[in-house]
Amino acid sequence: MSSFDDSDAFEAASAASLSARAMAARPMPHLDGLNPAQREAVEQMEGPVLMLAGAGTGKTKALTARIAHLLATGTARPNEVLAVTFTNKAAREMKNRIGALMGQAVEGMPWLGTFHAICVKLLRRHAELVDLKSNFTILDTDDQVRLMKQLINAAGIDEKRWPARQLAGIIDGWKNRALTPDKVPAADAGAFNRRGPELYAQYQARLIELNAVDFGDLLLHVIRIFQENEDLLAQYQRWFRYILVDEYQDTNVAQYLWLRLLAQGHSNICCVGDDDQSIYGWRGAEVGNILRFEKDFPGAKVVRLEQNYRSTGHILAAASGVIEANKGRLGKTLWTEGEDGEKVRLIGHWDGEEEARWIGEEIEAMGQGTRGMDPIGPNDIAILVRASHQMRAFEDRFLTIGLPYRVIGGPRFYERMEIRDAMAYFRVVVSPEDDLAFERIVNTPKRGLGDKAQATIQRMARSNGVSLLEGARLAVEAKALSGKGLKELARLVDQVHHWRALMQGGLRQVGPMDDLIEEDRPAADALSHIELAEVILDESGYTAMWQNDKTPEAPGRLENLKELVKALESFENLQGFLEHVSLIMDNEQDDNEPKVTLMTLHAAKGLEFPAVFLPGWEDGLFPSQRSMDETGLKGLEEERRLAYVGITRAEEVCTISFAGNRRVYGQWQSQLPSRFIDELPQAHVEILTPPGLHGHQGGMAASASPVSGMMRGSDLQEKAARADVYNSPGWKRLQQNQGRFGMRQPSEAKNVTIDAEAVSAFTVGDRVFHQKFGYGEVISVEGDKLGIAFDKAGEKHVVGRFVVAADSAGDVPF
DNA sequence: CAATGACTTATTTTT
DNA sequence: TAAGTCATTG
Repeated sequence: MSSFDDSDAFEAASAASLSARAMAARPMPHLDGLNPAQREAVEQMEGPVLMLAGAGTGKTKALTARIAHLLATGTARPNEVLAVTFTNKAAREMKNRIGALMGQAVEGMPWLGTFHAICVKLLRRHAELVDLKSNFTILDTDDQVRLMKQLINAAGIDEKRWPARQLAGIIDGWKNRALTPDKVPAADAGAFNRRGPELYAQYQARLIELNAVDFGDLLLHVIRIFQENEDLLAQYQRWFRYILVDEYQDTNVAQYLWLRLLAQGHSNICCVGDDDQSIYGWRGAEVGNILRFEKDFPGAKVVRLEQNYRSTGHILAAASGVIEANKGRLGKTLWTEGEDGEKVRLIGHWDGEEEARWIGEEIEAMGQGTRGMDPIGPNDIAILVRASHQMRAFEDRFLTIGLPYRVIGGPRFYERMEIRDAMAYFRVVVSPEDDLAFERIVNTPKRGLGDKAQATIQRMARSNGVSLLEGARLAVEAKALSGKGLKELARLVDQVHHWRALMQGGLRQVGPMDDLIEEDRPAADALSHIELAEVILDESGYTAMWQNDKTPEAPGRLENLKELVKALESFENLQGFLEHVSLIMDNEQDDNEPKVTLMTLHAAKGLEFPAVFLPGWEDGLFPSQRSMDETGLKGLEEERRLAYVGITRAEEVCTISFAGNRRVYGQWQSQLPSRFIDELPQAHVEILTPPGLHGHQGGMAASASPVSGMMRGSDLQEKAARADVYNSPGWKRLQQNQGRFGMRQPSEAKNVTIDAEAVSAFTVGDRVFHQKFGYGEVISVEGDKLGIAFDKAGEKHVVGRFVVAADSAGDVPF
């Protein structure tokens, strides 16, 4: 947890009066360099404020300046400001920036943190009000799922048909909407084979038994505490005199309720966000919260930050053009005093590999500096994809050409198996009643304690109403297991006890284990928690398990374990470490070598790069078909916001691309350019045609790059394919229709692709040739899509521009 | 208990 | 396609 502690401050609280803290007549450097809108948002300290901050408009600057202002004017003391963020990263950055503004003069702000971290703090103080003990453990998704699995099996439900993951998702959804088991609406009663609500109730009961909470509970328990204890709520309302919320568009119902409870009364709440960047609806975020702000908080002052300091004029205009197609926006107009810069670049490719190859070459060219532009190095370049599987093509390509890259996202350090195993050991030692942790380690490494042995332990524990560890001890005592298992289990139980003794060192407190296990070993003197961790991993045989493992990933896992132990250094004890880890799952690595960044659009929110590539702009992929199927227009609009987020990450160069063919689940599919491409305002877009096309063999694209020599054997075929796509009617149409891109009405622009019928070069009965599927006969024509019965590949639907008349196929040189 | 093969499924992710 | 899960084998 944070190093700041305020526990005394709270009680000493409200006595200090505001008037006593007169406005300080000192200079206020934090106001320097704010534009008028930012300044307004900073100086309007009383009452509700909605700061609508477009991409790159200096939101964090204004937010931190506002906090600095509250403090510098003596309006609030550091511990009276409640400032909530979503990520630890954002919280950290705010802390740093406030520190810089105030010149270290301010001691820490105890209530600046994520929703979850702040809730943990509150919940530890008042745990007993919701039948928890203040040392409750926080379960992560994995623990949740395992627990639910047990409940599902116990309920006699076929876990095949009704997977625990799904139930976890459903319950998570309810918690996002602040629905406790008794409040699940009738409309949702059918969830999970009609057993959802019942299992939800069981799950909650089980969590209380385990003295555990999941992430959703952190919010919900605190809400319940506030609702059921008026005095306490009133106390906190008085205490948190000024509330600030970052990324308000990402709040869910529970977070909204939580904020509303605390802001009641003074209404000094400042929410910062951008409805156009709401991209987390699928995990419970409610754009409605930000759209409704003025209704929720009457008299709210709305401040728009519209001056953009990040991107060039063309990039901003392109992004604005796209987002305009969304309905029900609060509306902002981004502008810049900067240069127009280069237009947003648009380019089509034959397939995904070609796209990756071109981007690789383009990045190399950027490193040299192209068209009079300053060189842009790998560190300043990002590739933003819709779904992580798209990264693969780039990784493959970059590996072959030796372009250094880094992938952001993916499985985090603390989610890796070996880390979770190690931490389960720590958990059992720190809290012997942590059954989930015990289950995880009881047979890891293998101790010959299989299902049968574990069932025995379960039985022992349940019938005596004790934890699994204690149940295990009883099982040993009763000799309920056979030879080897018995010996191993006895050893494990003994070891846990031993580790606990080491942890408690000379100052042994009376803990649950002390009554239960006879101690014949003298307690060692204060062993550092780092040494203790090493001892645990060593004596348990866990390290040895990986040392003996011959799989290629074993060394990496041992490396990770070392890193884990190293990470312990910044904590005072194991408890503190576990607390930290359960809330903070990030793992930023130091990295000196310049690398291109590969990440999803979601992960890119809040970041910026001089050059950004946005590949895969194809209908179905982006916007994602699934998103549209599941939530219709709502989903499409969220996808469009994602497009907006993507474009606005770029400072100087933004390159959008699409491929005509892509392999989807192993099947080749022809792809339509994304409808978002039609929405790009033409005046701000330049259509790129890579050199080396139209049959100019050995074109510059290939030879200009030092990489070309490494092109695969299918070089010729590739060039043919490229020539094909740019000669195709579809591509020509795209170029001809450039002029229509700028249409104010997106619907009109959309006709571009819809009225393709007139352009379609084929009719039923034509013999055609397709690059991947070979020869075939057209059996249907629907707009731009052709139904084709291929001689070899069967019936397919293909976009017209990717086939050529069969008689002209001879022109293709292979 | 490990290895093998059938089978299935296929965004976005933080805490 | 390809990664992951699951059940069956040896």
